[in-house]
Amino acid sequence: MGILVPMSSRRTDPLTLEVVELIGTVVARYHEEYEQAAARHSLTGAQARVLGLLALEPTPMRHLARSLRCEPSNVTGIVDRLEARGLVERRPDPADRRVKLAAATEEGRATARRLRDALGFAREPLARLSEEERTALRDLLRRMLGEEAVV
Amino acid sequence: MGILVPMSSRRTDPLTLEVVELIGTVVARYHEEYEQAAARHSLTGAQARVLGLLALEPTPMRHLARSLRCEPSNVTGIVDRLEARGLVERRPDPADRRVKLAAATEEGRATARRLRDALGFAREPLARLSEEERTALRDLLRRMLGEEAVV
DNA sequence: TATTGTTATACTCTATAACTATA
DNA sequence: TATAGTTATAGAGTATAACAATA
Repeated sequence: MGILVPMSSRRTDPLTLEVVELIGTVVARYHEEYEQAAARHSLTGAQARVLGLLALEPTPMRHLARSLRCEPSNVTGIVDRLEARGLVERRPDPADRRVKLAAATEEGRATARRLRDALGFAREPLARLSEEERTALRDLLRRMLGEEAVV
Repeated sequence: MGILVPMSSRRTDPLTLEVVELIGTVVARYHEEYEQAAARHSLTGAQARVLGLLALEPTPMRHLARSLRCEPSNVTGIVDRLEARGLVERRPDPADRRVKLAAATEEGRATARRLRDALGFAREPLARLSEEERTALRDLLRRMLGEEAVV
């Protein structure tokens, strides 16, 4: 994955500008780490995201598309490739025969677990902060993102 | 672009976990905003990133690959497509005849400027914070990223 | 010999449109 | 008729390997 180059704005004060650039750095680092962790398990980023979702609960294909914010037709291929590797399986939905539920297999859940534990990026740099600092950061991010963001 | 699902770790305290998730939200939002801003100008994310770099200064193809953290062969195609639209041009490097310098055209710089101004994501949520809060956020992000990060 | 950029190839992700089976 | 999932297609990004021109 490529790095994100923050396109800093002109009519903005230097402080905001610096924060914007710092956020850009965080975003770039996070992404890189995520893709590398996925690649270490021979997964693409999209496959890792789907597997992470399915490790939580079986999910209709349609819902996966909404979570990934992509067209439903794309999910077919992503799940196909995960299924070919035995990490995911498709089940019928008893309630609606049109629906297929994608579900992680036991091996899929194990892979998702290893992947999750390998994703040290966000934890490791946070370890440099004291508990008070982490609390302050949490409150600032919350305020920045607004109420609706805390999904 | 798909959303990033933060794979939260088990053996981590709830506070750190929440900050990790908040950062995941920021990352997902930032990316979405970036891709959408690029799409409004009929550019892909990769094209927008290259154009943003070239708006600063003409750059050897090899350097672009390093900035994007991808193989040099990929840069050929990305610059090809930008060049076909008149946003970028290739120039010889007087110092080394093996090197080609990619450079934004006047139209390319104008597009990069509009794109940059359209990238309101990082500015708009930051507007919710006071100057003191932005300063605190800056210092926390700096500490989190370490010294080497402030490029 | 090593480096720069390119070409050729193959895979994945992406959107669009048309299809099927259900509802 | 509307919805869920699929297929077919085309464009873009990506890595790998091989190549020409230049250092």
